[in-house]
Amino acid sequence: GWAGEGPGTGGKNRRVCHAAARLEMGSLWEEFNRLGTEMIVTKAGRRMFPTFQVKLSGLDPLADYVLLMDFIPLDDKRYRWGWGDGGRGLDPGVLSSSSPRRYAFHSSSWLAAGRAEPAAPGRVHFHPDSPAKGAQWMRQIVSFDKLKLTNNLLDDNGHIILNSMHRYQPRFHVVFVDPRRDSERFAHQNFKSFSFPETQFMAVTAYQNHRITQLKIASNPFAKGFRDGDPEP
Amino acid sequence: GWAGEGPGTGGKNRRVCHAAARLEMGSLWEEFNRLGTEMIVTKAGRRMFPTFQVKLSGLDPLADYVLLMDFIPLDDKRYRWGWGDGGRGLDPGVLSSSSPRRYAFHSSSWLAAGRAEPAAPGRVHFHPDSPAKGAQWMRQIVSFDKLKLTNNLLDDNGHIILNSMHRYQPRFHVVFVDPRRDSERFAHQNFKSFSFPETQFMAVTAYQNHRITQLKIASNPFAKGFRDGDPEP
DNA sequence: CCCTTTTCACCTAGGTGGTAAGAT
DNA sequence: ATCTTACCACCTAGGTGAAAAGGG
Repeated sequence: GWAGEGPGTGGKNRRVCHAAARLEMGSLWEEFNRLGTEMIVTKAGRRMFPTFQVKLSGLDPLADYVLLMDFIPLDDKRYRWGWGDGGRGLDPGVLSSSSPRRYAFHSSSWLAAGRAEPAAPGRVHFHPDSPAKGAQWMRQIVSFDKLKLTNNLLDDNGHIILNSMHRYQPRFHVVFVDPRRDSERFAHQNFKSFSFPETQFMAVTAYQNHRITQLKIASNPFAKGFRDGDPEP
Repeated sequence: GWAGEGPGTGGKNRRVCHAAARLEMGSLWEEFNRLGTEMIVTKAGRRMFPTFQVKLSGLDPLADYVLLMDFIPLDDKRYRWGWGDGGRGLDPGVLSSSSPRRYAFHSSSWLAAGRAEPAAPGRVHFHPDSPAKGAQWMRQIVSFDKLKLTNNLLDDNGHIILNSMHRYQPRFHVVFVDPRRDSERFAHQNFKSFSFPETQFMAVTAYQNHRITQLKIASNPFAKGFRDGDPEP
């Protein structure tokens, strides 16, 4: 899908107001999202799969930009995976805002289980090529494959800290590097944010939905060792 | 060793005139140089070993710099490896400008064998983190481990093109990114070059001096598979 | 004969989910 | 019971020199 822009586009600097971002691997993201995407978090840090990748356009080729990501809680709940008492629990269809399809034949599903833990330190991840010219960013797909997720509140590797069993929405930000002296005063005008609902996920320390596990194994090259059936090139 | 600066430091921009570069792994470079360093060139491109790495100082922390390398022919000769007629040939001691030690007990040595081939296209290799602030470059060792050498005159991968059986001197350049409009007119003032004699080498398609081969195997982690004796941690 | 190219086994380096043990 | 951790086999990806084959 194309750019879901943040609210309040008014008053933006002309260097960012035309910026657009297309999510790459959209169909794969949607396939995961239909099942209820889960992302592993570990103490050492784990990459996301699918990797968050965007194709940019509308930047000033000669201007400098910083690209970064952050993750915001989707609600104030803690979840658990299990059997509901007579179907009272939320099912993956409910968690997927882009598809109302139900999976009633699943025996298990995600259930709200109390209020969220205190929010983890709100870190951001700068794309390591930042800063760079607009031309450079638009030349090819921008991939956040160095981004890692951790559940270690004391992490000192600069990874994104999330609470397991909580839901998150990745956000992507394009920041124009303003050369003006008092650029701080224009900071609110110099960035543009993008949010793709199909990339929301549940942070977990181990996969709960076996369909998610199977889709990860089927689509992540690094998990090829767990495929059993004949491959389809 | 410390920075061997290029000639003509006069009239340099103040953003580069105090720049200094210390070659890392100096003792390893010298060990190779004493034997007559050889670097493999292949069609696909081969990394250098040792890797060219420097520690920078004296940059303006807030100014932008581009770091790059090029390779200049050390003479106008073509060489071959073999037996001289009564010791007329050059030996590794002659090739090593930093050490006059002779290796008369070697049965083979490098011999001049005619004039150099037409010079290959004079490419440069930009450090992939360029441009970046002085503070960023000085924070840690700058490593040119993405640089690859090729003997393919038609190479279109952006690798450094060299003639096999010719001698080269790597050069390292620090370029201040001048924000002035007519910065081209100051280009000659905005860079500073460094040349470390112990990094000179002979380009080859296959190692000639067996002592070089053994030193590569002993010191390059990727060649560990060819070590035979018990390791010494 | 000398040099170059290709292929290969053997490494480094690091990303997978499975599994069993550990923690609460 | 439920969630977390540590370790593992098995991958991807790519950097080594050896050896054999190829070319002038």
